[in-house]
Amino acid sequence: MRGVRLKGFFENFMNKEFLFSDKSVLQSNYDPENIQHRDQQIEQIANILGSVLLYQKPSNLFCYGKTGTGKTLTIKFVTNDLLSIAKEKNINLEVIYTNCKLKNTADTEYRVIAELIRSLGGEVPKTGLPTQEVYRIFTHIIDSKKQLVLLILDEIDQLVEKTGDEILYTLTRMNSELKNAQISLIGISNSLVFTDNLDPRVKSSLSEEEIIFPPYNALQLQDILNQRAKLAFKTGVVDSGVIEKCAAYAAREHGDARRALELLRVSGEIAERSEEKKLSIRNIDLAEEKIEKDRVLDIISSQPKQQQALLYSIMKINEESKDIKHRDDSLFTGDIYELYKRICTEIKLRPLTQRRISDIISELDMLGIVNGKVISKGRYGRTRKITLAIHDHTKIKAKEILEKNFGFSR
DNA sequence: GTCAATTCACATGAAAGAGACCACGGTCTAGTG
DNA sequence: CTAGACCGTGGTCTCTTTCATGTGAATTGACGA
Repeated sequence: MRGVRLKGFFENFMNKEFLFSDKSVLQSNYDPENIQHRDQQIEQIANILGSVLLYQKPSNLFCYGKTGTGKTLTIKFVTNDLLSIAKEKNINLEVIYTNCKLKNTADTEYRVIAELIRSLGGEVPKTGLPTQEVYRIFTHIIDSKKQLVLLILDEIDQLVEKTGDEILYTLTRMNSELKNAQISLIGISNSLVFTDNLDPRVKSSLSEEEIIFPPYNALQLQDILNQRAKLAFKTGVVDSGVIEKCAAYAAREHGDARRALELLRVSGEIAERSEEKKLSIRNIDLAEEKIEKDRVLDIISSQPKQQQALLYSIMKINEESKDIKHRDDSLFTGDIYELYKRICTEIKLRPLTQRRISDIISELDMLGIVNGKVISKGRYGRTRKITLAIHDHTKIKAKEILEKNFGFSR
């Protein structure tokens, strides 16, 4: 009985006219065959890394640029080419890519090195060994044969911010201990001012060469989107103006190509789900809303209990202050902390100290859930002015999630 | 009115603790020959 | 005799607490015009 119904459903699903011909083209892990508007960077990188082919250690390289400016893509592109050429010429080249932002994988000194060892085929326990020991294993593996190693550390700024620059110091010095192999570092950073608070010794050796990835402008984004859209969608389903609008949205957000592509993909998904024959401009607005909402709800529901409780009290107090006309919707740390403590006793949670709450608020700020600004109220002290940074319709849903989590019936 | 000192209510830093996870080596135990 | 169970030690890592120090401008109060 159920089978019959489902069959009908699937048939319906199959018969639906799909807008996409290949959705994966718009996904973030897709590697395009050629990279647009990055010729200059590609050439520079190729020049620097080219010395590999002469069996010489290339200079350490450093790439800056905001998110979605094609840093990772370009580096991977060049190193892949390099790898295949090196293979032809019988050069021992090893390229190791690590993203330092991956939680519980490569976000501490120990784990990064462990991860590097793992990608070289070694085996290291997740924890338990002294860090020095892990370094020893690493050098041992690297030095086991004559080879050149390119170490790509993506999102390196995150790593240094969390754990300090000792890794970089050790890695840059490692060459002097190696007898057979040579390693070069390729750092990729989102932050332009990253090197400023680096140990000067590390700084000079790490950024022997620097390459800057400027944000794409709206026109360049259009080119990129057009190229991908041609592959991703069936011909003629994309309304005129859609690409332009996507590009414009993304250009406003510091030229983030990843954003633009996501926007296009989600718009397509929305149009497809509502069984529209064409991808229209209206879908883009819907898509942007959806992306934002998903992001926020995702973050909120994946937060630990304490953070959620705090967030809940912020939302609660935000509502109350809206009812009272004479108070604008600005909240201060003290008020929030008081309410937070009350809520904690209500849901039988041990309240944290204000010191910690202060930190959590700035964490939420970083995540873009709240906006916090440190202000001085003169005689009445110095505090953080906090506003909720999420839309009302998202907020309602978010509150539901939190209340359900805490077992509130209301 | 002007100016420096005061003062508030936190922000921000540094250090250290708690507790979870884990590897390693040594010791104990039970099963085997 | 030996494999496996079971410690104790020492390591990493995250989340917190404790203690200490920093700070921007409204307020205050002294001062001079």
